[in-house]
This record gives sequence, C-alpha cells and structure tokens, in this order.
Amino acid sequence: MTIESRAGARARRDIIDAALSAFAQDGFSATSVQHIADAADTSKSGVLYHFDSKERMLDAAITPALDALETILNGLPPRLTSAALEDVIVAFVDFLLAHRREAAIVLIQGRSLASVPVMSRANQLVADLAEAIEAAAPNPSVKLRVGVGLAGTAYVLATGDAYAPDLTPQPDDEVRATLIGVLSDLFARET
Amino acid sequence: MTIESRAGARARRDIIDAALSAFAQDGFSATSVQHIADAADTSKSGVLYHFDSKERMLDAAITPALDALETILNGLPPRLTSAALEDVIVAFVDFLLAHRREAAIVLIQGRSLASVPVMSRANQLVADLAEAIEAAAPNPSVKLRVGVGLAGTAYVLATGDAYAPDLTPQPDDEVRATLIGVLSDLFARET
DNA sequence: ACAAAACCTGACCAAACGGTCTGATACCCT
DNA sequence: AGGGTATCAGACCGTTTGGTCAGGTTTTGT
Repeated sequence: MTIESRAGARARRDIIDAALSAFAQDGFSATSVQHIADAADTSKSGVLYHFDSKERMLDAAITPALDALETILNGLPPRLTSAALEDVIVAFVDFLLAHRREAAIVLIQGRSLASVPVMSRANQLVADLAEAIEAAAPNPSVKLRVGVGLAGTAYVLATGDAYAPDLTPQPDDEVRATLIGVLSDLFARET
Repeated sequence: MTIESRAGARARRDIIDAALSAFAQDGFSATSVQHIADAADTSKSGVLYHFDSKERMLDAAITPALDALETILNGLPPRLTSAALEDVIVAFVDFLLAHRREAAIVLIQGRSLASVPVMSRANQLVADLAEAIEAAAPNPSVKLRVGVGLAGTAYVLATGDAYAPDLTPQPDDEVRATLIGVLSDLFARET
C-alpha cells in the first residue's frame, strides 16, 4: 500500500487545499507551516509527515495545474492560425477559471520563488505560452496589447476582485465569455 | 536641523531605493533588513536608525507614489465624461511608468499586506481609482473589460516583462502610446 | 575650538521559523 | 488476535528574523 492510500488521502488533500489557499493569499514565505497545519486541522508534524518540506508542499500543490497547462501547450500547432488561436484563448481562460489559486501563486510569486524548481518550471511554461501566443502577433505593438490582455485576464481571475470589485459576483459563464471576447478583440484590432 | 539634513539624506535615499527594489522583486516578508543593509552598503543598525521598523521602511518607500496617485484622484471630476476619461487613462499610465516598483509592490502584495496601514491606504486608493473609471462603463461587461485593461497594464509595467519578454526593450514612448491605446479601445468597444 | 546632535557599528536578545526525533495511537492484513 | 505500518502529536534543536542597546565616530552650529 502506497502513501496515497485511501484512508490517509483526506488529510493529505486537506493540507494541500489549505496550503494552496494560504500561499495564494498570504504568499509562500509569509505562510508558516504551523498556519497551514491549523487551517488543515492538524499539527505541524502531521503536515511535515506528508510533505518533507515546505517547498515540496508548494510542489505538490501546483504541479497538477502545471501539468494541465503543459497539456495545453503540447496541443498547440507549430504555427498558430487565427482559428487555432481562438481555441488557445478559450483553453487558457478555462485553465485560469479552473486553477485560480495556482495561477495567483505563479503570477504573483513566480519571480521571487524562481529558485524553487517547481516555480522555475511554472515560469518556463508561462513564458512558452506567452511566446506561442505572441508569435501570432504581427508587430510589437500588438504583442504588447496581447501581453496586457493575458496578464490582465490572469490577474483579474487569479486575484478575484482587487481591481474590479463589482464583477466577481457575475456567473462564471458570463465572465468567461467576456474574457474570451477581450482577448480576441485585442488580437483583431490593428493600431 | 531635522533628520532630513543634507549630509544624511543620501544614505536615507539609498536605503529607500534598495528597499523599494527588494520589496518589489522578492516581496516584503522575504526581504530581510540585513539584505537591504547590504544593498545600501550599510549595516542593519544603520538601516534601523533611519527607519524604526521594517514596516515604516515600506511606508516611507511607497508613500510618495501614493500621494501622487491621490493627487490624480482628487483631480477627477465627479462624473467622468469620455474626454476626461482619456485624461485619466493617460495620467494613470504615466503614473505607472513613473512608479513601477511601487506599483509592483501594491499590485502584488496589496492583499497579503493589507494589515499594514500604508498598504491599506494603497488598496483604498486603487479601489477608488478603479471605481471612478469603471463608473463610466455602461455595463458589467465593459467593467470587466476595463478591469482587465487596468490590471494588465499595471502588471505589464510593474513586472517588466514576465508575460511579454520581448517588449520591454521598446522605448517608453512607444509603450506609453500603445498602453493608452489599449485602455481607450477597451472602453470604446461594445460587446 | 568645542559641545551637541546626527550617524553608524557590533554585540546582543527574544521570538518565530523550518525541520528532526521519540513515542503514542489508529489502522490494515493475515 | 496480533504484528506491522501508516499517521499523527509534543518536545526539541539550530538558524534566522526584527529589533534593542551601549558605545564610538563624524558632522554641524556657534
């Protein structure tokens, strides 16, 4: 029986869940193992039994999301047509909707935690995605527009409502449609 | 003679400068006073002589930028016409260009440091600005578009090039014009 | 020139941190 | 039923942290 046994899996998931929320809200270095333990209703030792170190907790917490992002990347055609571009935009927005906390962590702490292996991987994936999408842009100005769109979309979804307090109560479907529209427009428009 | 005397002012400015860069790059809680001291070529005690605590350093570092933002806010007419809106957008972009590091700190750590008074003020200012601009939006969908634009603009300028590595070498003038264009478009477009 | 204020250093401290270790409890398989 | 293992809790440890303090040096005002 592996460490992923059925009975012990719940505590493990609770810990990851608590860590994910804490890392996204308070930041990695500002989050103590004790705090995670409290949130997961266990002890510090209990946490460190499942994950050898704090860094490994971060690894376990965001790796699934990174795998999902990598899957999107691997599905990209070598050269993006504008029809394929639409698909990528949709996939990216859906990815953000599904992994808000992980996205917030990478978006906000990707640079400062670059020395952590899993974060290095995350940064690479983000750079690859941005490069792939921006490669379809005809000139630097459109690249910048797209950069703003991608970053803004990620930020709004990841942080929830810091810059737009009134909009999060909207159903996700509407938000999704609007965000896809924004990104598409930013591409289509010529300056 | 006050503490702002001429001879001592340089060390003080060096410290603030080092703190600003460190807080923006590595985060407040991940930055040690010792690190700031090293970067400012002084000792930990030297730093803590000029600023009683780490929090007060943060305060001193970003307060000037917050004052500038507040000035922009106070200049807003009670109801934004579309011409006035353009002015606000320009002022905001210029503000971001002038205070990238401070913007990065607020943007990225505004939530997690909300308990620090100066950060609470920063969050309030940002919320006020967003509210003023979004109040000019005709419907929730445009609000979301504007939210994406504001956040994206701030993020791209603050973090430099995380999501658009190729564009920062551009001269600021071009970046400025493009960003103003993006924000204006996001407003003008109806979904 | 000289006293006072400003400035800086090194030693020091209590608290909090991530992580280890020992042992107790719960669970599983045969 | 019972041995083995997974799962935790509490005490503990070395390190690092923000911050204090006493003392020395430089600068300033007169």
